[in-house]
Amino acid sequence: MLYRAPRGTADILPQKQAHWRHVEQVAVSLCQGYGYQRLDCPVFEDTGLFTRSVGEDTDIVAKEMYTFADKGGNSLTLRPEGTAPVCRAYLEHGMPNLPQPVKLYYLAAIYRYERPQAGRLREHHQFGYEAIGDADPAIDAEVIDMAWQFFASLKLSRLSLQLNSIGCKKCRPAYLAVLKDYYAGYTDNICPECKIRLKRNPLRLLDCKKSSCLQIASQAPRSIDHLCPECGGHFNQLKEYLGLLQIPFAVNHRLVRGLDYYTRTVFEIQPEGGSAQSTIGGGGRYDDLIEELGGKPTPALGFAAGMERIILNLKQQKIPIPPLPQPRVFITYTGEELKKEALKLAASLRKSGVSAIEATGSRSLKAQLRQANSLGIPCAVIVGEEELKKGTVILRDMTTATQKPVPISKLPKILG
RNA sequence: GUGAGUGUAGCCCAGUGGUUUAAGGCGCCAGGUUGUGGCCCUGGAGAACGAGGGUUCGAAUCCCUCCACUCACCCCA
Repeated sequence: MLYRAPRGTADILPQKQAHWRHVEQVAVSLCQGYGYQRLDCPVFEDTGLFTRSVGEDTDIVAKEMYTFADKGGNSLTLRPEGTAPVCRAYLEHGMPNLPQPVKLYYLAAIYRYERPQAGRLREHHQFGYEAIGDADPAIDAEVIDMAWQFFASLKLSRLSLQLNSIGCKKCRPAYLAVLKDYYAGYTDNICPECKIRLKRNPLRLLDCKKSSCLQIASQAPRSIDHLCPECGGHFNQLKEYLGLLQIPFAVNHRLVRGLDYYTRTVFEIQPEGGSAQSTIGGGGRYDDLIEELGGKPTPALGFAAGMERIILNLKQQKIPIPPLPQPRVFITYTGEELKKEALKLAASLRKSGVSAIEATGSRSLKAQLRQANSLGIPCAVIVGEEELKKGTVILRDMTTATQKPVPISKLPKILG
């Protein structure tokens, strides 16, 4: 073998397609139900779009991007997340002039250069959606409700919704100062990474999983205690709305998310008892991002879920998946000459809307039927010499092993 | 980027007291009399034992390097 799929990528084989199509179909009908329209963006974008929006100091930008120069010398990057391209398209196509909020969804491949591991790939796929142009906490509630309903429709159970508010550019600096003050008393006790975080990205101190840091983090000042009145009101209303919608949530003071653009509401959905990297979906508000990308100040929020992780959980929870449609009829023949009749019959059946496969090669009838059986096709047609003289073929029901001669002209009707 | 484990046919794997046809199961193909599947029986194809190098008379089995996969850390979906 000369080549294999690149590290961290995976072929989605035919036997896995039922899961994929099912999750996609649930996602698409969910979006229709909430008034979201599909947007497909390019796989690569100007590198600046991501460095500017995601943040220079995030892991994604610092070490995980697939960045390359094209032949014109432009620096392009395979998208490492889905929100920034949607915002770019929102601005590029004048969507600020549409009635707000603009609601968009996507199903897209995402690229991050990481060490592959359970539930983590270099190329993975996300289903995500964004509501742009609305600051009302009611839209936060709707976005979270939609995520919750998505997993409910997939029949996934034992999920937990973690919620937090990390404030806005007005109140966060004061909170970060308090947080730094607190950690200043522990500089000798925190791990080396946290020492870097303290300088670069203090919010991230809160989600260090090292046991020593964990304890310090759990006692740390909480962002929700330092919200400005507007952010505090927003968060309180959101919680009220979620209660109204009967969505169970847990406020997690250490939930901060890894991208810089988040403001106010952040949330994550994880399987109960899952490990740190088992999050299947997450999102939040990003009220400054559109402005950062050159638009007018525009509040917005969104959510994204990992397809591979969803499917992993569907399998773990042994949730039955609807099978994909397959051909109804397998057409066999009893001799080389009759192959021509089989070929014509298959073509005419398809024209009348009956999906059909015909046997090929010069295999015995036994082998042909064996093939029909192993493909799981419910009906077999046998084109035989004797029957053909009378204008009939044998129709065999593979599930009951019964068969009878049927006029060829009536086949489409019987099978249709 | 760091750490640990693994690497034998399409899949699951036996075989490491060194040597000569590398075993089995699943799957695949063909037969089990004349035009018929699923069970059973028989037979067949399919592996230079991840790659390269080394030690040796001789290595899938020992040593080195590389690669890939898996898992964990970091971080995320």
